Amino acid sequence: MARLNLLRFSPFRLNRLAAEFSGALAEDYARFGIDIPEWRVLATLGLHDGPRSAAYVVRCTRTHKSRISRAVGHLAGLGLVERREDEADRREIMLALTPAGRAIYAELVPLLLAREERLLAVLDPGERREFERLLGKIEAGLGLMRCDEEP
Amino acid sequence: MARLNLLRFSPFRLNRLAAEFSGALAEDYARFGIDIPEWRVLATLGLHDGPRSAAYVVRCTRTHKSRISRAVGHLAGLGLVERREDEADRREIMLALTPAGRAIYAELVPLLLAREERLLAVLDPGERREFERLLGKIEAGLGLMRCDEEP
DNA sequence: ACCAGATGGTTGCGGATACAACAATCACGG
DNA sequence: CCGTGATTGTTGTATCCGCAACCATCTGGT
Repeated sequence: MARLNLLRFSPFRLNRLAAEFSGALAEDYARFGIDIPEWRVLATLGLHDGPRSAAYVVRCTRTHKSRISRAVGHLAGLGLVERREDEADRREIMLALTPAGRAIYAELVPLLLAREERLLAVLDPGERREFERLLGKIEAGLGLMRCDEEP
Repeated sequence: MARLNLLRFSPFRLNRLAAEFSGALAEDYARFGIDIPEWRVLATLGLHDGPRSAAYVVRCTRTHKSRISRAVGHLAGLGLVERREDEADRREIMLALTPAGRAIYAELVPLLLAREERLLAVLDPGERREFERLLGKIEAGLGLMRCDEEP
C-alpha cells in the first residue's frame, strides 16, 4: 500500500516552517501591540512614499479584505495609519502611515530583517540565494508573483 | 531609511506558499469530509502499522493537543479512527485506523502525492531535490527534525 | 440620462483556534 | 504507603477568521 511520510511531505513542511517563522517574528511586533495582518499593512504602506488604497494592500499582501479592513481599523485606533477619502473615486479610501506609524516601521524593519537572518543562518550565501530562487520559481508556477500593478 | 519588500521577505513568502499549498490539498480531502488536522492524524496513524497515542500524534504533527483531540473526536464519529485505553498507562489513549480509515488513507495518499507533484512541477528533478535538501537544513537549524522518538 | 453590473470597503455571523483550567492517572521520594 | 508534581487528554471560553450580505460609488452601454 502506498504510504506517505508527513515529515517529507512538502505541504506539511511548508506549513510547519511558516508557522515557526511567524511565531519567531511575532515576538518582535507583539511589543508594539500589532499582529501579523497589521504588520503587513505597515509593510505595504512603508515600502512606498505616497498613500495607497486598501484594495492595493489587499492585492499586495494576498490577505482577505475583511482582515485588512479590521487591521486598518486597529492601526488607525493606535494612530499609526491615517484614512483619507480619495477625491477622484470616493469609494476608495487612501491609507498612509502617520509619523508615529513611520517611526514604528523604521524601528521594526531592522529587527525583522535580523530575525529573518537568524532563521536562515544555517544556509550559506549560495544556498540562501538558491533557496530564494526556487521559492520564486514555485511562486511563479502558481501565479503568485504579480501584485504590484501600480495604481 | 531601511525598507523591507514584503514580497522578498522569506516569512511572508513561506506563509503565502503554505496557504496556497494547503488550499490546493483541501480540495482533495474535503471530499471525504475531513480537514487539515484530521488529515494529519490519518497520515500519522497510516504511516505505522500499530496504534499510536494521541501524544505521539501531537509530537509528530506539531499540532496543538486540543486540535488533535477534537480532530480525533470527529474522526471517531466518522468511524475512521478507533480509541482504546492503553492498559499499561491508563492516561494514554491508543489510536488506530479502522478498516474504513485505512481505506480512505489508501485512497487519499495517491491523490495528495499527485497534488504535491503538480505544485512542484515547475522544478526539474535536480531543483526539486535541492529544494527539499534546503528545507531540511532550515528545519534542522530550527530543531524541527526529531519527532519520531518511537514509543 | 439611466440602469445594470462591477468595484471598494464594512460588518454580522457561524465556525474554528489557541490558551488555560481541569480531571484522571502515573512516577518518584521520603 | 502516601503525597507532591508531572503527564495525558478533554473541555470551557474568549478571540480570530473568512464567507457572504450589504451599502456606497463608479463604469459602460444604450
